[in-house]
Amino acid sequence: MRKGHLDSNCRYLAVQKALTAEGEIENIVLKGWVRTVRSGKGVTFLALNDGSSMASIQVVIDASHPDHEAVSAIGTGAALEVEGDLVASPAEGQRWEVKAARITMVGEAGHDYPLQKKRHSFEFLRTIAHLRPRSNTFGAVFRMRNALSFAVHKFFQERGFLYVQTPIITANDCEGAGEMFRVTTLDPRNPPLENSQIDWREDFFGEKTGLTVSGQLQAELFATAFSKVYTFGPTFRAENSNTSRHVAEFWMIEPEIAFANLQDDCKLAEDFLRYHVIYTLENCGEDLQFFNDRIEKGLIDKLEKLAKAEFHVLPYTEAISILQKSGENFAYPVEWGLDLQSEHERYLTEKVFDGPIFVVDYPAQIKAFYMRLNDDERTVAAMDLLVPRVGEIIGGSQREERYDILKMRMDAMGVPSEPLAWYMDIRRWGSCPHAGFGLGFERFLMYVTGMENIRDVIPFPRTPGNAQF
RNA sequence: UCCCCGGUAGCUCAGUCGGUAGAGCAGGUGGCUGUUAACCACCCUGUCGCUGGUUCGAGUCCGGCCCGGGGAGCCA
Repeated sequence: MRKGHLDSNCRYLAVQKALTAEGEIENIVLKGWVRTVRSGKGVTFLALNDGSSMASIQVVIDASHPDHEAVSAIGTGAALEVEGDLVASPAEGQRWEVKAARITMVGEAGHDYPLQKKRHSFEFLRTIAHLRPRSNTFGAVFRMRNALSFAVHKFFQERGFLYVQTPIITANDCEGAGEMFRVTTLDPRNPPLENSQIDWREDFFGEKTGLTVSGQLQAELFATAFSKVYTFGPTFRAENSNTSRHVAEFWMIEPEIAFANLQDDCKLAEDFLRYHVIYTLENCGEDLQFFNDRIEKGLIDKLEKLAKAEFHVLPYTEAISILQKSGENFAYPVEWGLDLQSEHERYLTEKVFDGPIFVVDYPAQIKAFYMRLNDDERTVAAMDLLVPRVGEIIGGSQREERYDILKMRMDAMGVPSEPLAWYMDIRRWGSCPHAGFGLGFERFLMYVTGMENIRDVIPFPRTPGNAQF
C-alpha cells in the first residue's frame, strides 16, 4: 500500500456521484474516510464516506492483491484515496461497489479514534464536535442545514427580496430582545472611570457596544428603501438559559416587508414555512429518511401533513377564552393580559387545532414597543406561529409606523428615544405600514430533522460555560 | 437562574440489602465468511466525577463542589 498523495489520471468522483452512476465506470478515484472495515481471508470490504451522501460506498479488495494484508489492518476513520473500477455489486445491499486496484493511505487513524462504528450518545458526540460531522447523524444534520440555508435565499430571491447584512456590533442597548454580550477593548482590570462609573466614551466606539440580539430595527430601515428585505445572520443572546432550545449564538432569519399589514406578514410566514418543508421533502430524501427511521418516527408524515395544512388565525382574546373553557388543569394561570405559556401554546396547536395556528393581537403591555397598536388601543398587531410538538416557531408583528404613537409607546415602556432617533426618523419621512417576523434557523432545523437538542443542529454550539472548538 | 435526574473500562451500560466491579462494542491473537455497524473463540482494559463525612467495610448512605441531561423561566 502506498503512502502520501496519489497522482493519477483517473477520474475523481464524489461518493454520491459514484453511488448514483448510470453504469459501470473504469478507472475512478474516490477519496474519503473509512467507516468500517470487514476483513476476511478471501476478501476485505471497506465502507468509504466523503460526506457527499448518507450512504458510504463499498470498496472491495481481493486477498490476491499484494496490499490485502495492509488494507485489512486499516482503522476506522483513516483517510484514503482509492483507485479502481466502479462495478455492479454481486451481493445484496448495494448496487455499485469499487473493485480496488490501488489504495493509498492519506492519513492514518489509530485505534484511539473516538468515533467507533457503533452508536454514540449525542452528549458524547458534543464533546468531540470536531469529529462528529463524520458520523451518520451529524452528516445528515449538516447536509440538511446546508440545503435549507440555500433554500432560505432561494425563497426570498425568487420573491424579489433584498438580502441585507445588518450589523453584528451595535450600540442599541435596548433592541428589546434580551441580554447583550459586551464588546469592548477596555482593560477589564483598569477601565477608565468617571464618578466611579466606567467611562464608555473612552471605549473603541466611543460608546457602550455589544453583539446584536436582532437585526430587525436596521432591517426596517432597509425595508423602507427596498420594499422587501431579509436578514440571515448570526445573533447573540447573553442570557443564562440552559435548555435544549437555547444557545448564545444562533442564526436568525428576519424578513421585513413595506406596505404590508399583519395579514400580509402571516401570509409570508405561512409561505415560508410551507416552501421549506416542501423543499426538504423534495431535496433531502436520503437524509430525511434517516431522520424518519432513527430520530423521529413519523417525521416525513408530519412534514407532509404540515405542507398541506390549513394555517388557522386565532386572536389572542379568543385563545384565552378557548383555554379557559377547556377544563384542562394548566400549571400556569390563563387570564387576559398574561402571556401564553408553552403548555397553553401546545394545547392550542396540538389538541384544539391539530395543526399550525397564528395567534394574533396580543395585549400591548406584554409585547415590544415597536409593535403596532390596534384600534382597540389595548392590543398590538403581533403574531406567533405555533406548530404541533414545538410550539412557537415564528414571532412577528406589524410595526408601529405612526411617529406619535411610537413615541408614546416608547415613553410608556421606558425605552429611551434619543438613541433610537434614526429608527424613529423613518416615521417622519415617507413612513408606511410595514411588518416582519423572526425565525430561529436552528429551531426550524430541529423541527424538520426531529433533533431534540439545539446544540445538535449547529456546528459548534455556544452555551453558558462552553465556547470550545 | 430555579426544580428534577444522572456521572462506573476508550464508548454504551449493568452493578441486588453497604461486603472490595461486570457485559457488549472498540483494541490484541487465532479462526471463518461476497461481507453489510460481519461472525466465532480466547486475551487485555478501571483515580467507580472531585472532596469531606458515617461505617469494621462505601460504586452503593449523607454533605459540599464540578460536569452532563430533562423540565421551567427568558426567548428564537
